[in-house]
Amino acid sequence: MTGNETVALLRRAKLKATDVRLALLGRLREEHGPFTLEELHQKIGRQSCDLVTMYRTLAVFQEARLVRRCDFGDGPIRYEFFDAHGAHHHHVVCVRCRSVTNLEHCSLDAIELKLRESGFRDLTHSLEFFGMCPACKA
Amino acid sequence: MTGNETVALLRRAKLKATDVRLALLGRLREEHGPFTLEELHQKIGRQSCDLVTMYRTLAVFQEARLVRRCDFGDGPIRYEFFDAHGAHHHHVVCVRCRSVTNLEHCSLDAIELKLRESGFRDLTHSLEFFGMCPACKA
DNA sequence: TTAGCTGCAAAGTATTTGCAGTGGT
DNA sequence: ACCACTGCAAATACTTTGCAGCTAA
Repeated sequence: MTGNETVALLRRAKLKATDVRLALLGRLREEHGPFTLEELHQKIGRQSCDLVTMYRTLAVFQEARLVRRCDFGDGPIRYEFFDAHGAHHHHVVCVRCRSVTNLEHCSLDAIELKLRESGFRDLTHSLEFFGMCPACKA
Repeated sequence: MTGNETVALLRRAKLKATDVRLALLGRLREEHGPFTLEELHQKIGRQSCDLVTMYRTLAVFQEARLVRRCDFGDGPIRYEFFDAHGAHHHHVVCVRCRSVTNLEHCSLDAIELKLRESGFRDLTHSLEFFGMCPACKA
């Protein structure tokens, strides 16, 4: 059952399985995103929790590596569910309609390996493509 | 003369060569950055222009492709001079001391080419690496 | 029971907008 | 002289902090 799996994910991260967290993480697991905090707040029902709780919860989720943070540089930060066992991917963002296309196969590990050899540690990276999507260009 | 070259850059972009713009673009050409808007404001002298003018000027510069925008996701946007004839590069940002290491040879053109074949146009990308630099790890 | 979670109010930081006046070309 | 540019004031957008009360484990 999806609900129980969501509870398990939270437990594993040593987080309490509250209504807010179950609703939020459940929604993120169902719909891929990435979504802004505002969009997520709407999706789980504005009355179901305070905006401040959203900020705090998403910060905690990110810390626990349950979500990944995406910054498209257009204002609000976006979040998407982070599957620990899946390969991560990057996005192509249409600058006109803001549609997001996922881009599988990230091959930047080679660069990170080189940086590691130079003494850098705990490396992560952020890569986003911006442009006009086929529909908008037409 | 560097000053005249800066004027020429502005003229070529069909922008008026005002004191503010000469000071700002001149500074960006001298020191690589990237710098936050606040840092740039300090560098050219706080009294030499209003913060609002900084925002507007940098937006115009970006539009004219005189500067490149860098978003490290830590609050303020940063800017660096964009040399139209030079290859662009990416950054490695230390999450502790915020030092920035430049990373030459960007090899993402291949990905952009594939996207172009899928109908995307006017592609740009943003790639930043985050981690602990050798000095901070010690 | 208690440490973690939440709501509400308030503050903080980054950025944008409106409008009137100034200055390059 | 004209239109781009600038300053000042105010507004907006996003996010964080403080504190008191609540709740899952």
